[in-house]
Amino acid sequence: MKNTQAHFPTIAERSEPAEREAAVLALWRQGHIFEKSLAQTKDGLRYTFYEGPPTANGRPGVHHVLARAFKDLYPRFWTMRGHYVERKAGWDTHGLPVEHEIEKELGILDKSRIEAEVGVAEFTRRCRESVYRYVGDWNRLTERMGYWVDLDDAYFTLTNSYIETVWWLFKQLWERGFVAQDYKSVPYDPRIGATLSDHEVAQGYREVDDPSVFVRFRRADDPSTSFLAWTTTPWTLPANMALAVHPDVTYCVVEREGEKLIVAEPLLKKVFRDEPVQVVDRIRGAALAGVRYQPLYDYCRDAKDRYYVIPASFVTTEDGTGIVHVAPAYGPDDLALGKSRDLPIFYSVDFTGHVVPEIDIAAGLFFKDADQPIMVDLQQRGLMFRRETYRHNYPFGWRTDDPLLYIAKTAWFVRTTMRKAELIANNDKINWYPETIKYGRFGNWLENNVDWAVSRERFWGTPIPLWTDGKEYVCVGSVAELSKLTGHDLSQLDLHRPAIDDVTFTKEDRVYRRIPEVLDAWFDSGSMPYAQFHYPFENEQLFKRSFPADFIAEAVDQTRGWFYSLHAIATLLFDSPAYKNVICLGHVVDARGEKMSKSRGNVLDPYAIFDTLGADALRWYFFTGSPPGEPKRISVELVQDGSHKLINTLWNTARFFTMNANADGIGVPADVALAQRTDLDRWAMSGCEMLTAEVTAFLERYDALGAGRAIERFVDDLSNWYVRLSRDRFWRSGASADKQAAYRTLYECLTRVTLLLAPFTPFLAEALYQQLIRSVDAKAPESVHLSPWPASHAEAIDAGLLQTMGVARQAVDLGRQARATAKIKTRQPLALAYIRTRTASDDAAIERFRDLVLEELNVKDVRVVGLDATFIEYGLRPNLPRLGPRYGKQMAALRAALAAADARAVAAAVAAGTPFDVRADGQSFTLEPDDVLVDSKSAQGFAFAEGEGMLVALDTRISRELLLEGIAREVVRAVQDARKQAGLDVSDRIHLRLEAGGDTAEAIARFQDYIKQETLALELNGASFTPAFSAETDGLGIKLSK
RNA sequence: GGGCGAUUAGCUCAGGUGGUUAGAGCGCAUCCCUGAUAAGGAUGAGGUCCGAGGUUCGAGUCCUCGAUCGCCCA
Repeated sequence: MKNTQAHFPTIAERSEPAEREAAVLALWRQGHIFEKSLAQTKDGLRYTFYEGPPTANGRPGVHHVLARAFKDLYPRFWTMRGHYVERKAGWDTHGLPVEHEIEKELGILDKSRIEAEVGVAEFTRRCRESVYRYVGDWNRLTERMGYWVDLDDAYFTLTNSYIETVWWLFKQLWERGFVAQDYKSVPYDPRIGATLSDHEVAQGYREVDDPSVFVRFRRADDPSTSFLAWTTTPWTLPANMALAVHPDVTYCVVEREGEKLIVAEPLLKKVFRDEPVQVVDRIRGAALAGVRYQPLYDYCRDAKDRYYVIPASFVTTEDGTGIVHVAPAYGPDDLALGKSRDLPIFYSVDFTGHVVPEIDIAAGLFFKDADQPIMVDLQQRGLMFRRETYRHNYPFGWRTDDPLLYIAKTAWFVRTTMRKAELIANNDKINWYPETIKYGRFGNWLENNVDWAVSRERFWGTPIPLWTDGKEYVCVGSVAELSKLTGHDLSQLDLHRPAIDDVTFTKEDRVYRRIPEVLDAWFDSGSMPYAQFHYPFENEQLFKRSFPADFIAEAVDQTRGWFYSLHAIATLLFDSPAYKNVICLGHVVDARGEKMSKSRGNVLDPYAIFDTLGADALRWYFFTGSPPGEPKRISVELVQDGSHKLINTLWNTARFFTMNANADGIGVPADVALAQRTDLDRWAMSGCEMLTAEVTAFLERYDALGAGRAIERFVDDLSNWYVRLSRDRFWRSGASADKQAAYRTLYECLTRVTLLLAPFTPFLAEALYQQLIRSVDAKAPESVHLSPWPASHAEAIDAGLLQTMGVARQAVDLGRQARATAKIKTRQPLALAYIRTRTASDDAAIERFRDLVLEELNVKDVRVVGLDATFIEYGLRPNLPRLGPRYGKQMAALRAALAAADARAVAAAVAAGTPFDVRADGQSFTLEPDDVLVDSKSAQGFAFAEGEGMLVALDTRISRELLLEGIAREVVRAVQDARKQAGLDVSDRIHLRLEAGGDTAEAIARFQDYIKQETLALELNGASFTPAFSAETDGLGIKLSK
């Protein structure tokens, strides 16, 4: 039987992921497989993927592997389906994170000091250089995890060509009237003159005591009545322009010590404490709209209307008086209200943080120091109702430790609100995964759309292409245009600051200089569909073929980042969504569900997994561990648990196949018509074809989880049912049609799974492909990733067979359960099993797989018994989906009637298919057979088990014959164990001597042919030989040699 | 403070349109199997399905309120 020629390479006993993946990477690299996969699909339909550019401003972590795994999966899938999937890498290179890195290096955090001591030229030079610092790490990670993306042709947002497209886009917005200058309230550190990012602000919150003042604003028409307003920032009072009330809150007019005060009703207690108050009137906030008051101060020279009450929903009744003092030059709510009412923006404090000279009572003081003189002034004028301190969280500059100033600064906006309806309409056309983001987080964001503030007062970014003479603005949309304006060829100019700031031109005798701001880096990333191709200056066709994207994937924090910036630019300028399908991934957290951060020390290095479990394991865990939108808990243990089942089972199954195929000396097993195969073979093939259809459909709707779980189920079935039941077919000596069918079936299933896994676990799939396909077929594609995606053959799916096998498996499971209950080993043969099923088709299923059930249960006979079997007791349950709608409230009575009924009689009626009556409490019900479920309850004197309506009972009487057969099987097992210990090959023939007494001796004599056959013994207790190995267990002596 | 999501076994997660005995994997215990063997299988323990109301003959599932956690935004 043994054939020394191995057709398949030996598959290692243990799966060694790191080695395997290194070998596969070498194969891909040397064979230029990625490039070939693109070349061979060049003429196919296009499937477009956009790479959301990561900031290459730090080492990549395990959370980057998550997004990149999904970014790899779908392009690989569509490539195998013959589509052309261009994958251009990209890097986000501008913005605050890059600047901060350099500031830290320099040890200078102050913007003006950077300008004075370092210079913008040196600063931006260092920014540019730092961006490339980590690209090597990123490239290494990208390759190691098997993410196929074209790193050599990556786009960088800092290149002149990229910037030029961004300029072009900006000019399109400008010309269509979307760009406007307006105020924006920003957190500002006046000491260093810097606007802080949200992230910086979040770092600087501290609990402090601030003044808490209640101030009278006298009604203009009745100075004896005052609005009582509350603030913790008295220094803003000279800039007061209005008072805000909540339109739906009731306000009380309280009479007290000869004056009347207006306070929100829910806050009366807080304001007046235990003091008895006399409420003389109640007014809804909305009714106070427009009521005028006498200003505390009137420094503002603006002519615009002011000093009246405005209803606003941001007013709360948590603290204070329910009446909010509004200074539009400062806080965000104040500014928004001021804008909507066209109130004057009056600065009582300048951008160095000092009170302006006009405010004589506090002129020149640092803003926080102005609280005191203003409070004293109000006190003296009788306008201060109460003054105390208030402990709350307030942000401080993380560099200067000074309190931050929220102040309205002019900024450039893109008026996205002008196209709000279109933004929402285009979102309708996008498929979101998970779906809830569409009208949830993202949809809400669009519904509450505000104009996009795109300017930043920074150094390192795409310079805003606006030049001004102080009055007029010129928007420049290309380098050529700028060259023309200046009269110089600027095609070699670096478009960054400071070089670009030196470019000025004269128009109608006026000198135009660029405005100092750069663009929000989100504008850069949102420009990538166009700028990555330098559209419209180049690649017009390429752009048009690639827009919008079929697919993008990023983490959920991008809803207001990249997902939005792509959407906004595409909608405003191209009246289209920028992407059709988007996977929105949850964040990676540690094993306890906590966010990973350096300070917590719970960051997981991806190489800790790559080097032990492999990239496939991590990928598989990300795809199948939990739904994509959920937070991903991760640790080495979790990844191990989540991936080892699939990878090991498949590996072992492939190893089983090649070991046996090589021993039999067969290569690729020749095809065998399905009709010529066994039911078990056809069952496996049905499952295989079904799996192919399912995985294809799941991936088409971006459900990697569904696809992955289907693959896991199939691999488990293949290994633990198909292979286990077919083992002796592979081991039978000689060639036979049956053996060939088994080999063919297993081979087809293994190779199919290999192909289906290619997008998920590209290394494992490649390794198996090389071993199972490529090694024996030189004409096969060079790589699994150059192979076509398998078609599903619906005609090979026998759904009935799948169902039938399910019934047989259930019978076997129950039989084993019964054996366990009776404590009878599976090796001990039994005479008889009774099986009771619920339906005739289940009875037929048992009959069809009779041999299989006999074998698996190790019984000599199986009897399918009807509903009249005397050893069975019955139970009845209502079939609720049928009876519930029909009987409604009578269900309780019906249940009672069923409980009281003679179950055996009902069972007989059901078996006969005739209607029957049940009754209780004087109510009678006539039921059809399908209206009840008959359960088998027990089987006296038998070992039994039951579940889901099926019952298996074993006759536990062991005859002498059965006993001896059981012993013979024990003997065989002992000999096999000895063979193995002796280091014999699976196919070695042996001389065997067995020494035993009693029952064992009798069993050996009685079953000697069986023992010889199973242990490949040429002779048993025959001519003497020199034993190479001997062993003694349980009174059985074994001696053997080759 | 607002929005979104989550909460099911010790852990990680499944549980179309309401329906019968709520499942899987891992871990644990017990047992089985033993030429895929550093694998494999079975059984068991372990669940107030976060809580409280409501709709319904019937709620893990639908509605309301609340709790806790996470994310995003103020």
